[in-house]
Amino acid sequence: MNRNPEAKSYDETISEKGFRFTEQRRAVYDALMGKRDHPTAVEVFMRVKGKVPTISLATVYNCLETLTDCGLVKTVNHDRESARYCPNLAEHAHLFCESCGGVTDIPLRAKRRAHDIWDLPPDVSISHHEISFRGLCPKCAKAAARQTTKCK
Amino acid sequence: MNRNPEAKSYDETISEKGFRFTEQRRAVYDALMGKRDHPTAVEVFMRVKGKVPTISLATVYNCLETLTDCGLVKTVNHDRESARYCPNLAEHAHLFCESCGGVTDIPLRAKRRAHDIWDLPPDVSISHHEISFRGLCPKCAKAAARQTTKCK
DNA sequence: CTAGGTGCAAAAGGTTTGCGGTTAA
DNA sequence: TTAACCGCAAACCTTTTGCACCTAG
Repeated sequence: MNRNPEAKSYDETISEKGFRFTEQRRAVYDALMGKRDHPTAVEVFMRVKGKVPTISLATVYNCLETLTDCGLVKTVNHDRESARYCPNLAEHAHLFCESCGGVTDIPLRAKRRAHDIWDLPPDVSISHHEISFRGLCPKCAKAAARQTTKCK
Repeated sequence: MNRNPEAKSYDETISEKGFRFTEQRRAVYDALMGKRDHPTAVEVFMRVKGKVPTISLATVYNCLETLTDCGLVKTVNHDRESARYCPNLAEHAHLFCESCGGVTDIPLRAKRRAHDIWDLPPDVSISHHEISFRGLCPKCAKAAARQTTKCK
């Protein structure tokens, strides 16, 4: 009964699922864990190339898919933009900043269950819900506040 | 002060925004309003071809974009699938059915505001939130219930 | 040894764009 | 009359795939 999903390590998970340990796979995972800013596949590719110069974009995509299948990584889609990848396995939502375009994790300590929050039709069966926010990330919100203060 | 967003008609909106009335635009809009099942651009294309046989897919895309810019239609994205289009302007979420793949509108009569529902960090500014559900649509939920009953 | 993984290049799939001709206003 | 719009085809961008070679187990 492991309550913390991140407690299960990369090594454990990869072994358990019968995948191999490769330099590329590990480098892709490390790139995500190192800077948790929801990079696209191309951004991961650029970061990993520093460590594994021979890696190809296709391999980055393959590794990301494997990691996602393992449950070590989650895919974040926003509108029709490139997919982004997120190693945060705790329950959370994403805030898409309207100012800087960045993606911020919002821990979702829901105070209530879905059916308490909304009047859901009785004849649907909800297995899971996803929330995403638009607005200003902490940095941009602060900048905006400063701006407003100055103008007044 | 118009409380019901759908009260503002196609004609009104198109005029107001300075767009032209074209057969294609109207047919695309009618196709969405006629069967509100969140079709993809290609599905809209196929439906509209019955009425306007000369229409092209590019025009369907252009019309959908115009209608979206007008605020007459909303784009619904799910994972990396084709975009779907929805003329329901009332506040609602989407239920993506894990059984039939269909998309159902879920009226969202929220009982509370975002900050009451979740413990949001104090330093973010939320302008709007989107909720999507996975589960079984009414039809499939009913079928599943029947199945379960039978087995027991 | 061998199934799984990698790198490359080509294909796929969805959407957008450029352009010459057409049409609503 | 003319700017907006249409239809077509080509371009675009992200992601997937086929295949020959490589390597972890």
